[in-house]
Amino acid sequence: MATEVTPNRKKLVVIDGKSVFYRGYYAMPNLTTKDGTPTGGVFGFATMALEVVKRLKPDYVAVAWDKPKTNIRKRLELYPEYKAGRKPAPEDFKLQIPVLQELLNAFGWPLYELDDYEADDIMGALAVQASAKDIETLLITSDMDMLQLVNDRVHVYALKKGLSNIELYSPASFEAKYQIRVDQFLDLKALKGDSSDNIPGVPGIGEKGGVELLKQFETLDGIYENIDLIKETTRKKLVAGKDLAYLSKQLANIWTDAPQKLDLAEVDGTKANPAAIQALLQKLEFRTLARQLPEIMQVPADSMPSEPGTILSTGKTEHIDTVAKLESLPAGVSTFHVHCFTAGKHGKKPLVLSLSPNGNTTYVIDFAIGAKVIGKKLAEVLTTDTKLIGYDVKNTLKVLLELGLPLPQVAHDVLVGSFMINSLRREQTLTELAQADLGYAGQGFENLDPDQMMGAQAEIIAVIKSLHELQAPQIKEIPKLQSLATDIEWPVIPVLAHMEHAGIELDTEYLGRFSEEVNDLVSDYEQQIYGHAEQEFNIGSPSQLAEVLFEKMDLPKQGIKKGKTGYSTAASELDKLRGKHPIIDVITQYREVAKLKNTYIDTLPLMVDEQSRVHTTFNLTIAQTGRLSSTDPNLQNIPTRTDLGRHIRTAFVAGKGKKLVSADYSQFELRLAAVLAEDSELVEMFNRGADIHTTTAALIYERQEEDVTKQMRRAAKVINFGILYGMSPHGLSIATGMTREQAVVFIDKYKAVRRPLFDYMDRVREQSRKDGFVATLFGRRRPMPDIHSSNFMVRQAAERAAINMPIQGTEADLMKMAMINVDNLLADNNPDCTMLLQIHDSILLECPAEKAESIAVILQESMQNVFKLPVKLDVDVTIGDNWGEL
DNA sequence: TCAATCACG
DNA sequence: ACGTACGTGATTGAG
Repeated sequence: MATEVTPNRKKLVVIDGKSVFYRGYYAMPNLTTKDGTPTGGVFGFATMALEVVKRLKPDYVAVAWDKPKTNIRKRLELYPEYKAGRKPAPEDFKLQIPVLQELLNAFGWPLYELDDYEADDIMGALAVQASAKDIETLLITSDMDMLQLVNDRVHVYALKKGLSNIELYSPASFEAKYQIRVDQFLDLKALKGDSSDNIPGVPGIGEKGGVELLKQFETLDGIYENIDLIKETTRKKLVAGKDLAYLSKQLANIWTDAPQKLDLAEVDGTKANPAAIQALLQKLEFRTLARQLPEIMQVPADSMPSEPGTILSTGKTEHIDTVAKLESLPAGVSTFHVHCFTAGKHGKKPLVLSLSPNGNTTYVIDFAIGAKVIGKKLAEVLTTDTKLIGYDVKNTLKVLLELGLPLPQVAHDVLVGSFMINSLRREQTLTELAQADLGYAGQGFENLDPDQMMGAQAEIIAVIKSLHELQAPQIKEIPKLQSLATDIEWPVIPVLAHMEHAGIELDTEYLGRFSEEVNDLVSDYEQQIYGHAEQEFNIGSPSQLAEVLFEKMDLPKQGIKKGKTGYSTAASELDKLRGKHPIIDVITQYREVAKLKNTYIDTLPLMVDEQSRVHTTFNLTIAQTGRLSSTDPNLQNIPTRTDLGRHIRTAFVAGKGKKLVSADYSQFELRLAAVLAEDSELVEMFNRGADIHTTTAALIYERQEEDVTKQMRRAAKVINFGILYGMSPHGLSIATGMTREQAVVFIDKYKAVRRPLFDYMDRVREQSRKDGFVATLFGRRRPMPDIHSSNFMVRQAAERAAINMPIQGTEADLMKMAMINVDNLLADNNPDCTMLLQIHDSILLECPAEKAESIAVILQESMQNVFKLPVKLDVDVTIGDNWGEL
């Protein structure tokens, strides 16, 4: 299937000037030059302008501008309330207009404004004229109304979060997002209205209802022609709102007949004056932009992609939709590009699996022909030595596990690869990666119906192949990243696939009984609270609770934190009221019980499969430190800290004839901190097996270890952990109950004792400022843009995060290595033992009861020796019938 | 959709 | 002067 080829058209960019300007104005309300001239709006515009030049490289540029008041006569005649409630532009906004004009002059971009027409209409008129001349138009706006102008020659770039972030809205991406065609957008607007422009729409119909109606009846007219087919409630609303609907349609319609001539000489975008721009940027004190300018004004033509219409060669597609065609699958292929779609989670209900031996031919296997026969054939095609390249390969691996196949190797995962190269990307869907990195402009890959899935396979494989080709050299180039990928990230993927696929057994009957018990507790607490408050209210609503406590009951609110919505009722704040009123303790207990019930006791049983097992999903590309995260359900935050909570762990049980074995690294983070900081004394303390908290307390309080009290040990423990996060005296005093002054002294003492640790923290801070990123022992990086923030608080937070990342991240790297080793050992000699969960510093396995002891020894041995470090790693292993016993 | 709260390491 | 410990995910209420 040939992807459409965009001819080499000239490009016209039309900017909705005011909407860009407003965005900057509100994003940076306090931005001024030294002499106090407000510059926020101009800054927003300049930032975006440079982004446009850099990314879109337009041949022509124009700026459309809304004239105040008079510009909407045609619409006001229809509906006097149109745009009612808009406040006039503030004074410091108007002040910036002449400056903007200066900037536009430097760029050589004309500003068009007309009486009786809004910027939208001017943009529409220019787009139509450009299309007639076979020029491609790129409209830049935050106004989604512009989408109605989109076609194959007119594209909308929408302003996203931030000032320089613009995102392409092609018809395909629009359809993927909104589920309707662009040409239906105006009708949608007629139905749902728009509160920002005071367009009424049909009362009672919102975005969701509107989309549903249009999907069914295509157009607004279609809806009213078939009004009898619509169910009563909706029909009534539609009938009552018919006039408003058609009025709204007129209001939202963009006229393309505005008398603005497209004069190609006038909009020529190549006549910018870089020197003048540079001078102006410096005058306005936009130092960062001024620094970027030289690079931007002379970028090589092919450096930045992400233009619409980039061509991907998709090659041939072989549809395998009969059993006989399975024979065409080539055997003996060493590396496949792969992708799959499933209807269920964890490899359940596979729909389609694509294999491409070289990227040129894509074999698309339709699971309608039967999973069994496919599995049989795949067993010949995929061996344990075969290598796979894909997007989120773990998903594909789970399909193979579901078919009962041994797993092949992972050669590259473009999802994980993208995260390793830049962990800060906001969206990680395949479509987003393709758009941002390849300039792909086709339809999205995430919301496809079964037919579209089949058709999209070759394109998806082409995208995966291109992303791989893009990422591979980047991974090679960044120090250590290649080994991080081949030794840790790729091999841990099959391990996780096995774990997710296995799941863990849940005793749902036990939880059912538990739920009833807890129910009684909850209602008991509720009644007590209502009694104390002398009224019934929703205890779960922080705003209602605050109202009751601080207004009705008049409890003291000094020292209580205030949020955006009022006084906080968080546990730490309620703690300050303890003893003031008996209701506080009951609320605390109610909270604990209600939380456990709603989050775990009542919801986990709903998530089990036919074998009563729950399957989590481990995510490799969320946590900025490189840790795993767990979702659906999150099995990394099952309670353990309270008695009640621990009962929930009891519900996680070993299968019949099996045992659970857990292995956890003790004081993992502090040991790693000792290594990274090269604190030889701390390393030595660990290596001689000292009780680290007691020893620390002895040093700080200058006593013999046997004279250290429980209090002292507790304080030392708090700081041993807290220090790795950058704990302040204030935080320490809260955590230990000592006064702030005592905390200051305590930290100073600790500093003196653990000098190397603090030197290390300084080094990381400095290095992160220099590099803009921090890294783990194994080279995993975390970009730290906020380290240069001009906001003190933001900068400090970034420093704490920077200090913590190498420690937490190295822990995560080592844990993954240990899991890979353990998995290999088990696969070779104990295939009936299964790793089930990882909780950051511990793993949980299930194995036949008679093997538990020997497995525990293997585990301990393997994990302690995962990597040669100066510090000895210590692993505790325990065996039990359920998780609560461990 | 966001903020608040609280579960874990 | 200002706020105050890193990294996550799920549930709930409210606009």
